[in-house]
Amino acid sequence: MTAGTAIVWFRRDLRLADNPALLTALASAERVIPVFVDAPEDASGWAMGSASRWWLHHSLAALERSLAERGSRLIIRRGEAGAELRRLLAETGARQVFWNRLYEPAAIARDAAIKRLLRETGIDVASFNAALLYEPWEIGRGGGEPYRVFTPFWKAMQARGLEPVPEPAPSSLPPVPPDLVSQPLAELRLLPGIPWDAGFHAHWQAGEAGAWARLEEFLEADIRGYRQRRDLPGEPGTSRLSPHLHFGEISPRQIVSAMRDREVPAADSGAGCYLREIAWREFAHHLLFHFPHTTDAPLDARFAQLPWREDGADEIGRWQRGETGYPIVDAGMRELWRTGWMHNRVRMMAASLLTKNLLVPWQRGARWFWDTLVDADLPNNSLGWQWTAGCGADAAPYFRIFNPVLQGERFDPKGEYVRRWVPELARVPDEWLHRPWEAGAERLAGWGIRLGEHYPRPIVDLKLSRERALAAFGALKAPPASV
DNA sequence: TGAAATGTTGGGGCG
DNA sequence: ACGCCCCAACATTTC
Repeated sequence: MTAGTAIVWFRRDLRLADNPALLTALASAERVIPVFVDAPEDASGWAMGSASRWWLHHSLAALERSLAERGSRLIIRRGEAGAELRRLLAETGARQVFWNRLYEPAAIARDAAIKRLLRETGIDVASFNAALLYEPWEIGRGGGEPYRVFTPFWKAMQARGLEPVPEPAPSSLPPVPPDLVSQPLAELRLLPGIPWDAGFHAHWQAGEAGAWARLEEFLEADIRGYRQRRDLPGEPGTSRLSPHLHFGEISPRQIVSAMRDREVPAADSGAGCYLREIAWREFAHHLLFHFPHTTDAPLDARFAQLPWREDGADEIGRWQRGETGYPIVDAGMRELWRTGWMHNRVRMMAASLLTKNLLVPWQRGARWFWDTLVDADLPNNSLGWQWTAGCGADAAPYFRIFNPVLQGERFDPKGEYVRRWVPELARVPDEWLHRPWEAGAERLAGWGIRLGEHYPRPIVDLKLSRERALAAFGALKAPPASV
């Protein structure tokens, strides 16, 4: 049946291809109204951060363009989502609303309430999976128990088989009534007031076309050496698809399908390795769905008792600015500030320094990443920080503490990454680059550096802080008997 | 997806 | 030739 009007409520599915809500609307209604609603306040405490809003602005601009190219128009509104949808239903006479699901606890609660409310007024509402290979509730242990360890989750996922068939984008769309009011994108004020995003444009192309360009480049050039090169922050070995995935400009179904077309993802190939990373994203969604408190509290409750150092405001500031005195960590934190992104290997090092060597609560680090990452994603961010802090699912054991000197020497041996983001160390030779304080004042002076003036002294003694962390973590009560 | 401490082995220098 | 020591290289254990 194709009569009447349907609303497609876009959220973080900012694409036209493989978009089940859009396709369903096109199949079931004559008129289709694409809508985005910006909620001014988010009561969950996890309102979108500044870097993500920058991305959202440009992704929405791209969506506006591609809708316009196909004869449609994006209707932008501002306000509480349920109220705005009801207003739009009244204005358009639509009787159907379709959207693709979000999985954050607050979004689930909001969407469920909206769905109930709309259905009570006789509106036809349906939601779809556009963001995941499998719904978080589709993979589970025998009795439906959620997984807490990645490997069995990954095996269960593979046992289900991965045969996605993404849908192509519609080539044309029905027009939107010209009198239907849309708020100009600029009025959402998504871009930052202070232009700290100046360097972002050189690194990113938000939107569906940008996502595909990135995927093509990754599959053409980078995926073959992915297994080895993904750990080297100085080289372009990673996919850099995370922000595109977060905003749904491309779906994991599409990625897996595109990989299938080019290379068989054997377990030891680059594609197999990358598929595993996609599965980590699924695992993060699975965990947050089943343990919704883990955005703010440790999954393993014992870790709340740890003697976290809440008073380290000065140290947090130095960490945020990339002035810890550990070159690889500082490089990462500055890359984050300048580009809205940080290489994953360096995220682990930076997180380990903050949570283990400095004993700053992982939630503080998670907040900073949340505000500064263009790919800030609540499931991934929560899992990542709890993994590093040792309090989450499949977490790193408490004694796994990264040494930023050794990690730097192993993964940035030629110092390309450090010299790119910490230019004041550019003249320090490889031998001393990751441990400049050991070179001695005389040598440092020869490279134009006085420690504490041109580059900071180490924020904390690695050996002592490691021992302090081992003592603190080791003093926690033994874990509860395993299931 | 760790690092440090401790243990083992084997070759070379030397008396 | 032999035992002894040293120590690098690697393996194992511990945190």
